Amino acid sequence: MLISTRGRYALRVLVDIAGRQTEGSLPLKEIAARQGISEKYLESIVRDLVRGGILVGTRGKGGGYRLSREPEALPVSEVLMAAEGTLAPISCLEGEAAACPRSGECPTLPLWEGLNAVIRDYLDSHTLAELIRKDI
Amino acid sequence: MLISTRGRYALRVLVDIAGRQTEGSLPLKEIAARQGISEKYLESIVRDLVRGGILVGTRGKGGGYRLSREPEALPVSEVLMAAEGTLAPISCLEGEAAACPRSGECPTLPLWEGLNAVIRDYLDSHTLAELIRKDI
DNA sequence: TGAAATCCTACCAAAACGCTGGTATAATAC
DNA sequence: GTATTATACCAGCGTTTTGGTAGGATTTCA
Repeated sequence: MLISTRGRYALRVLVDIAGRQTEGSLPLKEIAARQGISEKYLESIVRDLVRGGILVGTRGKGGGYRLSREPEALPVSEVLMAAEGTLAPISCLEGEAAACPRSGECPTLPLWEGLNAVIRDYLDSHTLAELIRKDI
Repeated sequence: MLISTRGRYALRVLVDIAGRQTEGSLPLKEIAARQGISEKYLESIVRDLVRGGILVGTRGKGGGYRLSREPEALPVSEVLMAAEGTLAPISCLEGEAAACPRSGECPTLPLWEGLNAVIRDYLDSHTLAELIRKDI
């Protein structure tokens, strides 16, 4: 499963926030209720989005979360990277240095690199803006 | 991780066998030794390839495994499906009936369907034949 | 009969996944 | 300054998946 609930929830939350951008910061409690997601679990996901520079969190009364930039400038790949940690379809392609000792002679490595590329290209080419409709 | 060790090992085994097709059936013991993979673990993976109609296993002395058809006719997607069970990048896309109660209104579902399609297209369009070189 | 090999079932440890609880900290309102 | 609202942080927990092991049953050939 390339994308777990973390990535899925992250995107749904961002669509939710993007559709209500004019309202300023939105408290997590409301987002979680609308999306039917556990508040505590969502908290840990949203924290990653803040750390990834995708959301801005403001504390205290009247606080909440808002987008750090326009949805047009937010590729889906960036969101999923922040939420999931990696988008590599296979562990061989995760770290910087290829850990696998057979990488030099592995006949299947080019296949995986190609797969990685098509996934990246696809997710890079779609932005949050495209996902916004008048959805709940 | 879309592709686990099961899928990776499965492909490596098939490349190994395909490069030695002329030798008839190859015993698992030799394949596992060449590939540096646990014999017992590989056994369970290879069994799935037999059940999937990709390999033919013959028992008894002089037995082993051989390809059920030419490498040109064996798309990578079929191999990975047999070894992994599914190639869906996200659980929403697994079963026949979409289990998610929000599927009708989910703003992100089309994105996932598109992702699924590019992955399938890529893996459908490559065959085992392309992976065979004079590799170990 | 015996050796070589695939088949089959069960089990197990470690990691990842999905989730919960408690506490600290910051900002606003009174 | 205190109460309220809200994010930030951290630790743990039950379940499932992953990766692997163990042992035996069955088939085939010599």
